[in-house]
Formats: sequence, structure tokens, C-alpha cells
Amino acid sequence: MATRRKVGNLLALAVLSYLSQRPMHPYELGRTLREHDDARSIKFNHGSLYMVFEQLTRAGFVEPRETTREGARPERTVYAITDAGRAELEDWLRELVAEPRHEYPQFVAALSLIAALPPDDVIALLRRRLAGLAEARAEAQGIVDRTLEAGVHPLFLVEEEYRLALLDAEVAFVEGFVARITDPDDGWAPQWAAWHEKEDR
Amino acid sequence: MATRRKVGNLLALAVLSYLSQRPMHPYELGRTLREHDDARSIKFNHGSLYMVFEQLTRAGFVEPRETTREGARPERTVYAITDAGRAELEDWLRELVAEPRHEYPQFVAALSLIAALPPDDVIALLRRRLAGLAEARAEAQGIVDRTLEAGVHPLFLVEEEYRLALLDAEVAFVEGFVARITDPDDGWAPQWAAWHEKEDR
DNA sequence: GGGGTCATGTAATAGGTTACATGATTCT
DNA sequence: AGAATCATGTAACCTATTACATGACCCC
Repeated sequence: MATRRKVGNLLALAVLSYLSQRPMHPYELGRTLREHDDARSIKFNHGSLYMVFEQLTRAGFVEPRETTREGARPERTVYAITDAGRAELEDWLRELVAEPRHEYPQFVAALSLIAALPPDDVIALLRRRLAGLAEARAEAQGIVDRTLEAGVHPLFLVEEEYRLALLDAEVAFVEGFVARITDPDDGWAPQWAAWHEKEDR
Repeated sequence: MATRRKVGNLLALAVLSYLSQRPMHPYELGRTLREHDDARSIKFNHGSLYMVFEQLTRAGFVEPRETTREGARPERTVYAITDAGRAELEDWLRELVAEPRHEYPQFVAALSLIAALPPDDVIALLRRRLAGLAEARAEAQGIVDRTLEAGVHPLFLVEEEYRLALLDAEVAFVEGFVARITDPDDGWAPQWAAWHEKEDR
């Protein structure tokens, strides 16, 4: 899985992508990344950045160009992408678009073990979740709106639109789940609660 | 983030959950986990399992009970959950259910950089993705159907139902995305392609 | 002019994955 | 009887995250 690609961290993908436009030094790249809100899509962490540059260098996908120094600031090493790096970027991106990967969201893990909690508690927790989802949705929507107003083409917002689509699907699912627990005719709550009383003894 | 909980790996959550039913030794727990298809919901990896037991022991959430040996097989150490472990299990599960977490799916990363590929290619790649999503959906549906037929209560399949809901949402999103690119009136393809010709020079 | 925060990077530590090891059982 | 697979665990290696360091600039 991580063995196929010489560098597996998705942050490296962003680095290759930015370097394909112009050479940069790591700190600058990190700043640009955050300014573009890309840190919402790709986990970014200052320390990891330097690691990724090192790995990419070892793999031959980028190479250090010049090392400058302004005044007494630490040295900045500027890196440029190589031909191999461009090839890797393209190949990797294509794969990520074309092939869905099995992933492990935290909520899936929680759901797989949720029977361990009593049903009444679960209902309350799910309602809290719905509130949190509404917040996340509003935040994403706000980013979309503001960015569009600034005149950016919607193509550069598809990832945020995708997130919105998933959030909406999750809201619908959670609402349906609550309904199946609480249905007055054949809801799951009674049987579920019964299991618990047995276990807790 | 991983600093709040003394043990952050979700595999530890599954371990606590299983041990709350009866003491087990790591290998047995791993086997049980895989038999229950829980490895679809929580990343499982033989090597990590022993690490997690060690971490849980250090944190005081589990404790070694007995070390037995059958014939000349390696020793097996049986672990039991502690009271602190039960508390952690419950608190953690509640948190995971109630609070949505910002995550970083690979496809989001790809979408955020997708403008780097030419639009015609993207359309073809997205169609390939749709095929892959259909496969994943069929697999999940198959698991649901077979498990229900075996008489298991649907509560123990919610995580798979959730996955199905997300897969459906993703399919709808990707179809919509393809449509927005290819729309004969005001599709994005022409402008997108134009950027590319400029860049590739 | 002292206290934050920016700019830039290195080092220490912890976490996770892969590879290795080895006797037992089962299959052919 | 040799090959494959199961059972069980340890060790080596990479990756990633946190903490540390240090001069410059800006604010009040």
C-alpha cells in the first residue's frame, strides 16, 4: 500500500504539484498551502514538510537548487521538481482519481462497536453529532461562498463540494438511524436495551 | 489530537471492546476480529496488534493475566480489561459518536489538485472510478445481505449501511461532476483545456 | 525596549509497518 | 516426506509528530 509509491504521504503530492509551477523552499510552500486552504484537504504539519522534501529528494522527484541566506536568517534551500517528479505527480493523481480506496473513517469504527452503548445514550449522542455536522456543513458552505464571490472558478472548489455532499449524506444516514432506533412500532431500542441489562449483570 | 487519548490507534478501541466481553490473548483477538469482518472498519495489522496491547498495558487499560504454553508453541499471554479500560472504552466511543472529526480521504486530496490534469483525461478517469465504486458497493451490499440472511440483527450492520450511503453519495457527486465538465452549453472543459495549453508551453 | 509572532530549520521521540523466526499441523 | 499454512511472537526499520532553537520584525 505505502510500498507501491516510494513516497506515500499525500503531503508529497501537494508538494510536487506546487513545485511543478515554480521552485520553492519548504517554508514558503507550507505558507502557500495554508493560504490556499489546501490544509483542509491534505494533512499538513510543519515538521512533516521537511521530512517529505527529504524523502522526495532521496526518491529523485525533486532536487535542491540553491541555498540562499538573507541576513542572519536560517538558510533557505530552494527545491525544483525533476522530470521523474512530474511523471510521479501525474501517475499518482490519475490513480487517486480513478481508483477508489478502502479507507477507515473514525465514525465507521464507532458504528461497528456502537452496540456496546445503551440505546438511549446513543440517541442523545447522535443528536449531538447532527449539531456538529451542521456546523461543519456551514463552515464548508461559507468557504465555497466566499471563494466564489472572490471570482475563483468553481473547479477549484470541487473538493469542498464533495465534502458537502458527504456531509449531507451523513446527516441523512444519522437521521435515518435515529428513526430506526426510536420507531414506536418496531424500533430497535427495546431489544437493544434488553441485551444491555443482561450484559451489565 | 492523538495526545488527548493515551492510546490513539483505533485498533485499541476494538481491543478494549472485545476484552470487555472476555479476556483473550492478542493472536486470538486478531483472529476473532477478522472473522467478524471488523477489519473492514478498523485498520488491522498483525504487527500493530502487539504494539497496541503493550500501549494499553502501559496506560493501565488492560493487564496481563496468565501466560500459558501449549506444547512447544510460543507462550501466549492472556490479557484482561481493567476498570480504567472500561471507562476509557465508553468515553472514547461516546466521543467518536457525538463529535464529527475532520478527516482526509484520499479522493479529497486528489480533487483539490485535479486541475493539474487535462479535462478529457479526468472524464475518463472519473468513469473508471464510477466502475470501481459500483464494485465496492456490490461488495458491501453482498456482506449486508449475507449477514442478514444468517439471522444477525441489522444493528450490527450499521457501519456497512453507512458505507453504502457514502458510496451512493459519492457516485452521485462524481456523476454530477462529469456532467458539469461535459455540459454542451456551459461545461468547464473548454476553459479548463485552455489553461492547460498555456501551462504546457 | 520587552513581549509576541514570523521565519526557518533540526533533533528527539513515539508510532506503525514489514520482515524475520520457528515449531505445529495439515495437505498432497 | 516435503510444501504450505497456522499459530505466535520479536525485531528492525521507516514515518510522522512534538519539542526545541534562534534571530528578525513589529506592536504598544
